[in-house]
Formats: sequence, C-alpha cells, structure tokens
Amino acid sequence: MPKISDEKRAARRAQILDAAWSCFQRQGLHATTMDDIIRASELSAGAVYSYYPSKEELILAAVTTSLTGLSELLGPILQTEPLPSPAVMIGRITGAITAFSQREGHDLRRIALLGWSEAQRNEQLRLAMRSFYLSFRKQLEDAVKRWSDSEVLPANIPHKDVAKSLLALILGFVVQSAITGDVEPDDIATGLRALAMPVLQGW
Amino acid sequence: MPKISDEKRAARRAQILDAAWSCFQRQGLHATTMDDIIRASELSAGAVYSYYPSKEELILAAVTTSLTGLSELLGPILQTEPLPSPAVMIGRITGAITAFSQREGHDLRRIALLGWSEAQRNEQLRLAMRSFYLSFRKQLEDAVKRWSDSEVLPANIPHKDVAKSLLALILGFVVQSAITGDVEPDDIATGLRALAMPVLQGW
Amino acid sequence: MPKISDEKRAARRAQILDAAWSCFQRQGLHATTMDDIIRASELSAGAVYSYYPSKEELILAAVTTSLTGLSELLGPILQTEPLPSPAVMIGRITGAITAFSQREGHDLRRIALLGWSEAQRNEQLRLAMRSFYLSFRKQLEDAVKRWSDSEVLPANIPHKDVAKSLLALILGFVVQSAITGDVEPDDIATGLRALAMPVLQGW
Amino acid sequence: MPKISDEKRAARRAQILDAAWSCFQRQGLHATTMDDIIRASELSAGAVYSYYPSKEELILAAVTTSLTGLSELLGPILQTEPLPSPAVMIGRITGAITAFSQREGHDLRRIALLGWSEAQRNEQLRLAMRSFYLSFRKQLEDAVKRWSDSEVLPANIPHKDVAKSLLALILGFVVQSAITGDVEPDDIATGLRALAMPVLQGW
DNA sequence: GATGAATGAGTCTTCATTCAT
DNA sequence: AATGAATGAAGACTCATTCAT
Repeated sequence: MPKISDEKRAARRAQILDAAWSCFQRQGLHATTMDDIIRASELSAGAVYSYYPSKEELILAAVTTSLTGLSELLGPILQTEPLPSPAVMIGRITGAITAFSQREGHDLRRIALLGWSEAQRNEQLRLAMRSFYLSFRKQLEDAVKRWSDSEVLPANIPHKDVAKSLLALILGFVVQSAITGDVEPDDIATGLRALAMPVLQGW
Repeated sequence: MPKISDEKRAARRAQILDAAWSCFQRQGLHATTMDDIIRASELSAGAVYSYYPSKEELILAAVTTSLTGLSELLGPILQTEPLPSPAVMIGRITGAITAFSQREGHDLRRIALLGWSEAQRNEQLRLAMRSFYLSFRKQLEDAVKRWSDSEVLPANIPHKDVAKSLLALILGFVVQSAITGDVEPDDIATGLRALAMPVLQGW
Repeated sequence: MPKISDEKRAARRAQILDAAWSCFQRQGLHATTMDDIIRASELSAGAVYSYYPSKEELILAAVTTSLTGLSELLGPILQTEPLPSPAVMIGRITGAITAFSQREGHDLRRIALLGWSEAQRNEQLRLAMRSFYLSFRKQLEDAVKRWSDSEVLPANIPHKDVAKSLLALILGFVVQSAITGDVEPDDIATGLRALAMPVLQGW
Repeated sequence: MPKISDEKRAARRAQILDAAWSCFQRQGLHATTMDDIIRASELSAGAVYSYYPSKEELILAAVTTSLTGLSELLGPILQTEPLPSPAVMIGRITGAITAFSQREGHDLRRIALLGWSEAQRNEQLRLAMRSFYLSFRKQLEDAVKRWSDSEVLPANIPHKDVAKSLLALILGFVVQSAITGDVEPDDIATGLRALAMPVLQGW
C-alpha cells in the first residue's frame, strides 16, 4: 500500500467528514462518539485519526465545511444582475437553504444551530464563524448599497444596519424552521414585503 | 423530623437551577458536569439529585425557566398601550434582552443558543421551545393585527408571515450578538426602519 | 456514606499504593495498566482516581514512598553510636535492604531500578530522587567525618568523595543483586575490607 | 533483482539500531514509539520490521549492542600491562564511560538504567545482561588476582567479593552520575583511595 | 433527610504490527 | 524488496448516578 494519491486522500477526508456530518446532525455534537463516526465512515479508528487528529478538529472541519458550502450556495444569489428586490432576495436565500437541506444528512440548519452552540466554548470555531458571518454581512451590505443606488431603497440609509437586519432575518429563519418547523422559505419574504409596504403614517 | 417546608423546597430548587444556569452558560451544556453544578450550588450530590432526578431534567428546567423569564421580560412590551411602531417595538425587545443579559451569569442569548442545539436531540426540550416560540409569535401576530387596525401597517397583509419575520429578526439578533458580538439593540430597529421607508419603486 | 475519617482516607491511599507497588514490581511501570492496579486494589476505577489523579502521580507516590521507607530503614544504621567501621556499616546497610526486600511485593531493589529509569523522563521524579540521594550522601559524609575524627580513617581525606564511593557501593550492590542475583549483603563489605587492607605498596 | 548484499544488510541494521538508540535514550524505552524509530531511521515501517521483527527485539538489540560497546571500551583497560592500581583502574573505567557518553545520543549511562529496568520483565534481556556482568566481573576478578600476585593487594583475600565491590563501585557511579549528576569520574577513584589508606586501627 | 464516597460503563486516543500495491 | 496506509485491541481517564451510613 504505497503512497496514496492526493485525490484519494481528499476522498477519504470527505468520506470521514460526511460520516461525521451525518452523525453530528442526527445526534448532536457531543452525543456523537468517535466510535459512531468511525463506524459510519467504514474505516478503522486509526485511519480516521490519521486524517483528523481529534474529535475537536473533526467538529471544526464539519462546521467550517458547512460554512463554505453555504457560502458557495448563497454567493451567486448575492451577485445576481440585476439585483432583485430585498424581499425576493431573502426569499431566494431562504429557499436555497431549505432546498439544500432536503438532502439526507446535510441539513445546514441543524449544523448551524449545533455550531453556534459549540462556538460558545471553542474559540477557534467562534472565530471561524465570526469571520464567515462578517464576510457574508459585508456582501449583504454591498447589496444594500446597490439598492440605494438604484433607488429600490432610500439613498441615505444606514447600510450596515440594514445588512444586520437582513442577516438577522436569515438566521432567524434558520432557527424558526429548525425549532418550530412551520416556516416556509417564502414566509419571511412575504412578511418583509408587508412590513415595507407604504402606509400613511410614518413609523 | 418534620418535612421540609414548601418554600424551602422551592428555594432549594431555585438555588440549584441558578447554579446550573451559570455553569451551563459559562461552559456549555455538555462540558458542564454534575459535579460542577453540585459544587456551584453548595449542596451535596444527593441533595441535588433529590430535587432534579437527572442532568437531562436539569437542562430542561434551566432552558424552560429561561424561556419563562424571557416571557415575563417581553410580555409587557407586547402589551404596551398604545402600541409603538414595529421598529420601536423591535428595538425595545432587543434592548430588553441585552439589558437582562448584562447580569453576570444570566446571558439569555447564550442559553438560547445552547437550548436550540440541545433541542435537536431532546424531544421534550424541543416541544417546550416550540410551544414557547409559537405562543410568543402568536402575541406578535396580535400586535401585527393591531397595527393593521390602526393603519400603521396596511390592512390586508398576511399577519402570520409578518409575525414570523419579526420573530426572525429577534432570533437573528440573538445569534448575531452572540457570534459576531457587534450588534447593538438599536441596529436591528434602525435597519428595519430603513427597509420600510417608502421609495418610488415597489418591490 | 458520609465524610470519611482521615485515617480511613489514609488507609485507602495505602491500600491503593500497595496494590500499585506490587503490580509495578511484578510487571514494571509501563507494562502495569491502571486496570491492573484497580483490580489489585479491589476498588473501582473512580475510587482509585479520586485518591490519585493519574498514573504518573501513582508512580511518583510509589517511588517516593519507597524512598521514604528506605530512609527510615537506613537512618538508624547511620546514627549508630559508636559508629561501626565502614565495612561493617556497608554490610548492615546492604543487609537491611536485602532483609526488607524479602517481604512479598516490597522489593526495594526492583522499585529502585524502575524509579531510576523513569526518572530519566519524569522531571519531578528525578528531582525527588536527586534530593533523596543527596541527603543520604550527606549523612554518609557525616559518618566519614566521624571516622576521620576517631582515626578509623585518615584525617585529611576528601570526605565528599569517600561518601560518593560508599553510596556507589550501595547502589552498585542493588543493581548487581537485582541483575546477577548472586550477591549476598556481606560480599560487598568483605570486598571493601579486602580492598582496604594495608599492604606494602601504596596505590 | 538480486538480493541485497550482506554489507548493505548490516549497514541497514546499524542504521536502524542507531535510530533506536538515540530515541530510547532521549525518551525512554516505552515512551519511544516504533514510529519515532522509523522516522529517525529514515526508512519505512516495512523496512524496519523486515530487519527487526518487533519492538522487543529492537530493545534487546539496542541494549545488547550497548553492552558489547561497553565491553570493547573497557576490555583494553582491564588488560593493561602492567596493571595499574585498583583506584587508578576504577578512575580509568569511570573516565572512559563518561568520555564515551559525551557523544550526542550515545549516553551509555542512560541506556544502562533503562536496560536494568526493562530486564525486570524481559527474561531474555535479563539473561543477556546477567551474562555480560558476570563475564565483566570475571575479568575484574582476574585483575584482583593479579593484584594479589603482585602484592598490590594482600594474598589471601576473597577475589570474587573484591570483584563484586569493584563492579558495585562502577555501577554505582553510573547511577549517581545519571541521577544526582554531580559525580566526576575521578571522585570514585579518589574516594576509594582514601578508604584504603592505612591507619592505625584495623576495621 | 442528607451526605459524599464509590461505582463502572463509556470516552477519546494511541501505537505495534500487517499487507495490498 | 519496499512502501506506508490501514488495522483494532488496549489504555488512561471521566462522570452521571447510587446508596451505605
């Protein structure tokens, strides 16, 4: 069994990560034992440990990978030309998250909740998540600026705060859909549209 | 030896719960050992177990209690007469959560994240959270109706979806403020206000 | 099972240490598993760990205890009044070590060899042994001075070097008796006596 | 593909043994993993195992080799003509051991201590060491006889016991210099000389 | 009623050894 | 012959829970 090719190595890592993902999701981060992951990966303990040196590392990899996946999923939506309205964009984002999470063992929402919780005591993980959300919010802020420029939104609004609100809507959708289970992707978009409808009184 | 009085019993339960809360919050649900809680409560193992029969039960109690606390904190805001505008109300809610969480060892946001994560594998906990959020959302829906009635919001909007969006904003605020740490209570309100500002184009 | 008395605690510690001692001696430090010790101590894993927090600590305790025991065994011999001749004293020391080591499971010589080996990679243990041997050598040096004073040995000899040689004889006896197994306590004394016999030629 | 030449084989064995030696010495026998040795030898796992079938075997070889080396180092000293006095000879032996041990990764003293410890549970190793020490002591005994013959020592002394004492001095020097670290080669010789100085009183 | 010492199943991780390529 | 990835048994240690006193 001589030196393994880089692809094979990557494939093995993916195989292990996949096993970890599906266990984590089903049972939570801490209720999942390394043995569960080892069995799910169909490898031996030693093999798993030769790819990921600890459970901690595996958790980190699982969460950051899901973050990267999310990034790839949502990136195109944020870059669409011409930019759809805020409500439409929110609808597309929540829709994409939902659609992606249908795939067995790949529920981004569940991993997100587990990751947030873990981030409270894992500094490295917290930093990884923090920079991901900050970067994502930055992209939202750009979109807000473009809306301002194209007069979909008023000109002199606080772009950053709007981005924070939009991100809050998305994250809040994730929580609700995982906990109450009765939120459809379009609900948030619909709600937002209603909130923004012009009426006589100012707020 | 007469039985311990009911007040005493309740006081003990509170004392244990308080200890559990502060441990959970500092170290997370699973990294907290019963021994940590026992030591923090300044009682013996046997005593703690006579009030809460298992760690699971203690987690459930801790999360549920925090939910009740949240309810008592936010209830008055939702009942205010006359009802402030949506943005103002969101600002008050996020503000109340933040203010409450300043108190050492009582960060509602951290407990919330921990609870969501745990709810994935603890059916009982999930149901408790679910019914709390549904009830809270119901109250938001009532508010939405009143806004419709008072023409702060248009008449024929989907009240439920608006409530979902408002709840999403609040939950998303909690996540962001716990993970990125750079969200002030008013940011969300400000962002929402901007999103709702009338411009020429419709969405 | 309320608070245990101090004596009981000490007894438990001794019970565990005894079990460790006999395992270590039979199988060596590293070939002995905690499970071996746990079984030999007739306690549970948790109980053993509540008295000694790690195997390392148990090794340290076993070795330092044997050092203390050795100290108590040899102290009286070094203090004898009037001081016997060097050869007689060496004979008594090697004799005491041998006699003590007859007791099943308490072979000081075996523990000594194990300890020396372990001291190479355990700083704490090395320091403990070092200070023990230094202090023991100091006592030997005092004896040498008294021999000088009482003209059993010449007056202006290097006391410290003589002490080093005497210690070397004792330690070398321990090694030989453990490895070759054919050294009686008196052999060393006899050999030393012969080496010191006056002959015509100087050395 | 022709078989590998015998020289090459021997060179490989030496290369592996050297790697093992330096690892053992630095980290101890049990803390050294086969992987450490494999990496230090710059060969593959398979290669190492094709030369030495087990770690046990490697330990045995490492210790035995060091014994052989010691033999070659000390042989000439014991054979010197004319034989120097006992104290001078002890000084030369301890000096040679010290000088040899200066070389990085070849500290005979450390290996000796490790070997003694291991010999307690490895019968094969114990026998190898035993026969080495017995043979070495035999050579010392010959020297003692020659000293008797040449009247450096008295005629009718117990040669064997004197040899045991001399060996004890050497072994004890090794232990002290490894543990206390404050023993120079000449100290033992000096001490022995003092012990043997004639005084009025007999012992 | 209370105490806290004891239990022991279960966790993560290591590492000597093998064998498919 | 050589390689090094894979194996899996075994080890140290933890911690929720119990129950003798």
